[in-house]
Amino acid sequence: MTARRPELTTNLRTRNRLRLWLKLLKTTNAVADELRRRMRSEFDSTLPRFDVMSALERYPDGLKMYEISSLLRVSNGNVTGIVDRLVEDGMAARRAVPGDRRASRVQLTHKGQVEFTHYAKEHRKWVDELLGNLQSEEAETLTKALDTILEGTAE
Amino acid sequence: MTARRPELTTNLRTRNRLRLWLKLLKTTNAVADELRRRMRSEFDSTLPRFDVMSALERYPDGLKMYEISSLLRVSNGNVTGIVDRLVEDGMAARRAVPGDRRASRVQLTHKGQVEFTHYAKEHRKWVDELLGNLQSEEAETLTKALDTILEGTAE
DNA sequence: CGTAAAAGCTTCCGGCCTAAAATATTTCGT
DNA sequence: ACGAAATATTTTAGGCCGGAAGCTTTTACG
Repeated sequence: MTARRPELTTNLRTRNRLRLWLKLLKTTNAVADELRRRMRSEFDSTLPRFDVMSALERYPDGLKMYEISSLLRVSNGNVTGIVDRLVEDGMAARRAVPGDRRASRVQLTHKGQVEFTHYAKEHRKWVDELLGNLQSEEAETLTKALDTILEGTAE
Repeated sequence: MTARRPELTTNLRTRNRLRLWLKLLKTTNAVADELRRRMRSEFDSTLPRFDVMSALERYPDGLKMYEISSLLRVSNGNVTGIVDRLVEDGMAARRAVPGDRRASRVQLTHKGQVEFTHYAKEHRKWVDELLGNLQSEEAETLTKALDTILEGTAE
């Protein structure tokens, strides 16, 4: 008579998952927005620029355009624009790839390395501050939960 | 002699926080990207449009432009463009506000309501699927951790 | 009143982003 | 060697986004 129908249970979980997703989005955006604001006001730069410079810094021999876009999971055309601006500002340089006239290898210039080191130090501090409330145990479970979600999206 | 220096502990935590942040960003982006892709291919629409329609749906009497932008935490100019396109497509309408010729009240049209109901149903399914790996206990701790972070960003 | 400040909105600029088309070069199969 | 397919990249079109400037209307205040 008053038996609990399985659909009701399912609906409840579904609603909670939606709420959880909205909270996940809200939290990530809140942190990212603050980082973006600081990156802009302190360094007159942006997060995407920072991400590209970060990738280049990890590969001192340089990266091809498609390597950058696959590392950062953004489109090719997008990378073209970001690298263009980095080159304009003397942060990066495109070098010819011997034996392949289609490709170029992007490297951080000396100036780019110096600037990135500076940005990275502050960025790390900001993240540390913004996630500062988290206890290590909470961080642990958060990491696990995120990994679980990531698996579900096929990485 | 082998006493543990506090700085080492601090550095370790800092590095972990950075890693955690990168994972948080990666996970959220993975889910959001998939939602965006589906919203586009299935409905030829976008997440920002969906967000605005969602806000309008919750307020049947309509919302002023600045109310939308403060609810969604996006800039005024941004909302103008999104609403323009919704109006073009017959999903929303701007109505004059009696007694204030500066403002307008944006409302979902009948078509907009019907479409949104449809989008929302699918959106909910997608989220349910993408976060489907999560057990309710994991979801619980994830929610708590996100709240902790949110508090640290002053909401 | 009459004007200064505030409010509501749009416009503009520069940057970010994807998907798709276009271009150039290289590789592969025959 | 040669044409087709694959690869590397840029370009284009359309939309999202913030910050700042600008416009109109309303409110506040002397």
